[in-house]
Amino acid sequence: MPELPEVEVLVRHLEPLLLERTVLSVDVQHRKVVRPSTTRQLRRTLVGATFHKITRRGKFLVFHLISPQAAQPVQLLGHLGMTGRMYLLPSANPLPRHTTVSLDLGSCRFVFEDTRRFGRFTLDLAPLKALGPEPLSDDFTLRAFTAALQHSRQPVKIKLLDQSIVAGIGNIYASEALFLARIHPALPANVLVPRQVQALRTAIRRVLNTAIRLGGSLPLDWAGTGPNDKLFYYGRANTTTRRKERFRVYDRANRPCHRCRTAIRQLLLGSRSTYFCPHCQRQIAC
DNA sequence: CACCATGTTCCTTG
DNA sequence: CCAAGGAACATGGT
Repeated sequence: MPELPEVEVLVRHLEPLLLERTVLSVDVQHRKVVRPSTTRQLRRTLVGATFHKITRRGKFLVFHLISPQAAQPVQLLGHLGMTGRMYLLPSANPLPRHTTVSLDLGSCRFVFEDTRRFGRFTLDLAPLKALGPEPLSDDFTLRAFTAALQHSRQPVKIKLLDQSIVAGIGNIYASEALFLARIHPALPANVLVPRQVQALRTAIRRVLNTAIRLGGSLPLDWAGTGPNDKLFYYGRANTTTRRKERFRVYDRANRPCHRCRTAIRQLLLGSRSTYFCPHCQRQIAC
């Protein structure tokens, strides 16, 4: 479920629910996701601590807690991987099959469910250091973005997935942003002209902002309990909301481009599916 | 059974 | 040393 917009919407959803709540106990069902922290460390640090803020960095959630026994606020890092979910569940409910970690909050539990267990729930903050600028902040400057693209002949789409260049873009929004900017995804990063870099930067911000707005306005089924519910990436909430097509190009191979009706094409870049309109996103800079 | 999937990291190759 | 490519991780859906 997770690229920057989905994580941002999740953070906004969770914050009011978790604020002022105190962790009574910690259960780790799959220690892989807490690595390199240990269950014992998590317990020692979190039990008795109270949530006081939740923030986001790239695709990471950062839970800030106040612990009576620690001078400094405690920080807990979450990452959803490919299949992670986080939500509150009434204590009476059984833990779902793929629960990896759960925090007892009294009347309910904070559950981290992750089928494939590619996610993280850890006290180790090191992964944050490798992240590039936040795309929606002023740190994501045209100058820095240009510099990051200038020294690589790799396809520009692959560069967008590089979290050290800009944090939070994933496989879906990479294709979406390139479509908006009308740039061919396979174009070597270092051949983009300044106008294209600028267009791409603008497109990235636009795509992410739009997705956040959409996600923030939909009544989402956080626990994903509905049947046939893929959840997240919006439009699939358990509501009758008429869903507009979620994406302009992603997962739309052979379907007509919204702008010119040309069939959308799919290709592999870095062994990941990439979608684009061969007419709107031509190879050559113009 | 084969292949694909929202992500990241590690290893190998050049 | 670095860039680039691919496998690995683990499970489920089609």
